[in-house]
Amino acid sequence: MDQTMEYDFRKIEPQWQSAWKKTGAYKVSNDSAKPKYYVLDMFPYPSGAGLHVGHPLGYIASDIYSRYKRLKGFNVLHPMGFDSFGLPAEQYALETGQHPATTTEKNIATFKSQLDKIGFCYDWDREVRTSDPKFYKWTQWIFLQLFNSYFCNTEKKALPISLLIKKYETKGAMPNTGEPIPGKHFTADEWNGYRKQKQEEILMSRRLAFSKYGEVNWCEALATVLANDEVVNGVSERGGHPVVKKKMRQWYLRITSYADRLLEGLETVDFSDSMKEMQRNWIGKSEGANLKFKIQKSKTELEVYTTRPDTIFGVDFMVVAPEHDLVNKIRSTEQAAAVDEYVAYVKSRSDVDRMAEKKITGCFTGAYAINPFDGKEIPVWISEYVLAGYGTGAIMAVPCGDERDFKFAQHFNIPITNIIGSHFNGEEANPTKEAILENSGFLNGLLMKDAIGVAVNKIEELGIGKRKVNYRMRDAGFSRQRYWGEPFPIVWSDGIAIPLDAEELPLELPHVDKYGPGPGGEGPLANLKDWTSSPSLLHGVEKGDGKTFAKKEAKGAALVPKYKTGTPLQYEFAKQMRKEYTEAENHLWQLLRSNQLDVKFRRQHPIESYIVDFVCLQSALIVEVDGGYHESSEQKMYDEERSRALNEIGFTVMRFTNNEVLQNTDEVIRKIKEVFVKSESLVNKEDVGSNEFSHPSPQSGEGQGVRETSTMPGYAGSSWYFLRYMDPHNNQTFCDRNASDYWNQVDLYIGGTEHAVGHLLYSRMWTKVLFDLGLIGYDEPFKKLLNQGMIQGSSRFVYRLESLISNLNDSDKISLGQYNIFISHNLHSDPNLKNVNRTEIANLINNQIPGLLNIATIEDYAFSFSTLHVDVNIVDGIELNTNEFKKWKNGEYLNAIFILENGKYICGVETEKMSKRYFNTVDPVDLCNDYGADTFRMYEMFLGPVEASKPWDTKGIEGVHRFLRKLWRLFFDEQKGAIWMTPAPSPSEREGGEVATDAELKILHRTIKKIEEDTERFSFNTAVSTFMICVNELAELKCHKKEVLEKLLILLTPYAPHISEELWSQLGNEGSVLDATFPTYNPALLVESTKEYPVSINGKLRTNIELALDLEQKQVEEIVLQNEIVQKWLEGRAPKKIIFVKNKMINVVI
RNA sequence: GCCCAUGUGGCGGAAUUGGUAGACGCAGCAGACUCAAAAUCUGCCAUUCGCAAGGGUGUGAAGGUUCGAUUCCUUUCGUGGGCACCA
Repeated sequence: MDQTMEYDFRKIEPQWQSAWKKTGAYKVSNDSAKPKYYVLDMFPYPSGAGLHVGHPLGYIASDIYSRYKRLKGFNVLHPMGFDSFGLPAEQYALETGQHPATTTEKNIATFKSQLDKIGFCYDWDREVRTSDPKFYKWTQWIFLQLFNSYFCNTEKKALPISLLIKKYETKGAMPNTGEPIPGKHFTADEWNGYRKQKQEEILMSRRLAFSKYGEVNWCEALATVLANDEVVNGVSERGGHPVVKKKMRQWYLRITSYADRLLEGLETVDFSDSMKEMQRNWIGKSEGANLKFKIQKSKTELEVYTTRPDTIFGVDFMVVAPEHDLVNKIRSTEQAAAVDEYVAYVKSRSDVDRMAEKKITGCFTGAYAINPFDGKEIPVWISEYVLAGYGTGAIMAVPCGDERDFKFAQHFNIPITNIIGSHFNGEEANPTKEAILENSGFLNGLLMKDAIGVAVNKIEELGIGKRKVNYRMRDAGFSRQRYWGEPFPIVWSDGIAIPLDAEELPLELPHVDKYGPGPGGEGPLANLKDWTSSPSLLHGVEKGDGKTFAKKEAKGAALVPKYKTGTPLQYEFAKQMRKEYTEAENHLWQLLRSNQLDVKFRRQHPIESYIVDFVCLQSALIVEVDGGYHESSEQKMYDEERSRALNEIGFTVMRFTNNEVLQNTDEVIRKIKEVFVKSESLVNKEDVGSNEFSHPSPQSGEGQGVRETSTMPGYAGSSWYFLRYMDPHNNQTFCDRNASDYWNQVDLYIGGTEHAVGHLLYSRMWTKVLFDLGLIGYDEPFKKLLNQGMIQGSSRFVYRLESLISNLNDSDKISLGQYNIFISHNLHSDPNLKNVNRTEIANLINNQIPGLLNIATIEDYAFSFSTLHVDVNIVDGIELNTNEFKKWKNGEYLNAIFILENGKYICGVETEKMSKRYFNTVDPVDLCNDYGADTFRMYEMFLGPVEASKPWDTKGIEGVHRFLRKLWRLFFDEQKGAIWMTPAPSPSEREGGEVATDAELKILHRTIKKIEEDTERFSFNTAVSTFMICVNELAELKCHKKEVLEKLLILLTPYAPHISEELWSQLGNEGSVLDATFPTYNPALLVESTKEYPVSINGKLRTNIELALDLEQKQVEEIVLQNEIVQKWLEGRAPKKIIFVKNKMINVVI
């Protein structure tokens, strides 16, 4: 490189950037004798807006740490890539018609050029993009692993589903043998006798990636499904249209199975406390008991979940969720009407209503539960504050201990039992666990904390309940009705999800021309009929003359307008099933065929993707017989899903057990008749169902093989991307086991807190699954997590005079907005000078536009301003560049008139989120152009701790830039225009010229020590200030010695790589400073023999005394008491005590 | 409402284990160099009393522990974030 006199970063930085590129300085090998270190940034979503100064904060921190580790002798992996699937690109496509692939490509190019400008040490050969088929091939592949795995509850880990099938086939699912489905048992024979759909249903309920009906946010006006963050306060973010919950078939990840391991894993990782806390809260583990209460005059029992069984004697009422099944069973005849009315009311309430007004509502059911311990009768209520989805959907209410229960009791005048004596004041509930129990039977006199265990034991002993752990976390929704995401490698046939073979991956995202939603809320892919049901998707299904067959069978469906028939394959199934009927089925079939009902029933008839037991098409009534329906919650779930789906197409579904059919025949027929009458009237109303399923779709099962049309969510790719960097080009596997064993966990992960519960939990879960399946060797992805804070924008404001409003007459208003008169901040805002200002300002305005204002009457008018954001880039500090302002926004303010203060236009200042719409974004590339990447990097670090949020202030960057120039001058004599270190030193001297003095060496080694410590603990801001102190001190000593400065350059390399590399080469070194060795400090040089001790009298600092460090207490006391100032404060008295802490301080207590 | 952070000059922040509060930088003020500007350099810069020497006060507020508290404890207020009828 040429010798340069001045610090010319504009020349140096591009030169070194291209030199590094040419030599492959940042290429990383998977094969190295050095210890490995993996530093990872949360990869960005490549938005169209490009980077602003807030984004690179974490990248700079990780870059510094990577370079530091490299100098320390590690083989460092520090990759970068793009999370390039996602909604914004799709929205943009909707608006402009540009394909997301095109815009994404463009945005990534912008991002990369910005990142390169800042001089990061990425190995771009390892770049990953989640939207690249070569990448998402493996996202799909891992999805299939999840699909083909289940969580074994005994081994607490994922196992291949094939093992579960084998178990079912050989042992069935019986209690205490193998893998019973909770609450549902079947023998091997039963399993083997199940029809395929039923088997698949059961398997689906165990798969780690599974599909079921779930609620989505449905916006009728936009005819689309919305993501949670597109819904704000119950209306769509765009357009403000109402959003309702709608059931649709959705994919989920069974993350709840991993709840405990996700909690336990937190103990082994180095995340901040708040981050761990957030994850714990999200998982929401609570330990308590399920407890059964008998219902008076009834055989039914009400099961509640409670974390406080110790309060059992304080139960004054029960509350059941309005949706609870038991509600209809237990309500008394007198209360029936009121209950129905209340249930209807709750149904009518949307989430918006519930959030907007949290009022206390409820209804007495007329039923009483019996307290199992004292036999007390407890009224059973229903209320919307009890959620059907949590616990058992019912609670025991203890008003003296629970705020909500208390308010409820108060509102409905339910008497309150006090079991905590003086801890309860009758004014509000007290949830303490510290009280001694009273009025509590066998628990009397116990501390509540201790009583919990006693109560649970008793409950278990009596067999009326048992310990139970609940989680707040739900399974993670994994499908999105969107285009720009990974397609699911799934084909639906006859209601069964069939995975693609691994060889068929990647299933590439097809090209679409329209990005609008598909029919019925499905994603845009549903519009591509050729893609969703191409002939290649037959999957071995026999081709039949499906069309004519379906047409013929559909005749009877005339009264069910929106009904579609099944596929030929289904008819085959159905035919088969008609031969394998049970006794109960046969019995009912005989009854239904008899003319008792006067309608025609069919049996084993395919409807959509189901084959129903009995159906009357004319009245849209389905009757199903099941061995033990609703006996278990699992079974209940299948049945409900099935019923729900059939309901959606307009059918009413009734279910009976074998026993009911066989033993209670009359009742069954009566019930069928009853519903039959109702359903007839429904059909006549013509609004049955909808035409959602009138096209080939996974929901309908029509056709012989239909692709899943939803796509995976944004977090799919990001759940495993850190593995792909290790082996980015492998086409045989997602990541070779050798590579993942070598790089192992991410040692340092840097990113924002916004991903605390999303991305971080999902990627932790995926890692655990991959670990369980033996595909990787560790089950936590990130060893240490560092959260970077947000950089806030510092907005600037100008104040435009909009109007004058008469103080005497409101309607007398003079509009002035069109003149674009801008008034400097302090003139507009100083309330005390308002009167003075008015005339003054009016005069100033009249100077510009003569005669605009009438000075004589100006005092009678109030000024009204509007506050406008102005682009911070045309403001110097707080002073507006008025010429730039006139040009801003294509000359919108070309005619602007400025009313200045002291010749300047001063802007208002406020800290806000950094965002384009506030015009407060600062482009890092601009700063790199003006000050250089090294200055920019160091300034971002100097701003404050990485973890902290802080406002951006461009002004301060000057200080860091001055520091680098000052450093430069240690190397170059600007007077002579030459490097200080030349000519070469004589052989007798140490390399690089003069021998460094002790003082110089002390400065250097102190710096080495501090930089190492600060870098290790990610205290980059103090490291920068250490560099400044070092350079200030060396400059003061006029130290230009190679011996000292060369070491300093190595220290500086992670922070300011360009200038370090340049000066390193100027000093005549061969090779790159990137490969230098981090110097070790010599403690011997830092040893001091004396110290300036601070001497306090009664804790207040009074003087300093320099003392030798090896002095003992006694000697010190003597010297201190001799001291003039100490004597003055003693005023002749003897000190009570002298505290001496070696190398710290002295305190004289009087 | 609950949980977690956090509060220090005009501003960003420092003080690593309870031991000299305000490092480093920005802004500001005064000066040197210069015809001038830029650049650079020097000095001042928490607040208050004082000519000074020196003293008082001071880390959101109020208490406490301690020889000594920005740091630990209790109460309380403000700010930021997360969760939000989860029994």
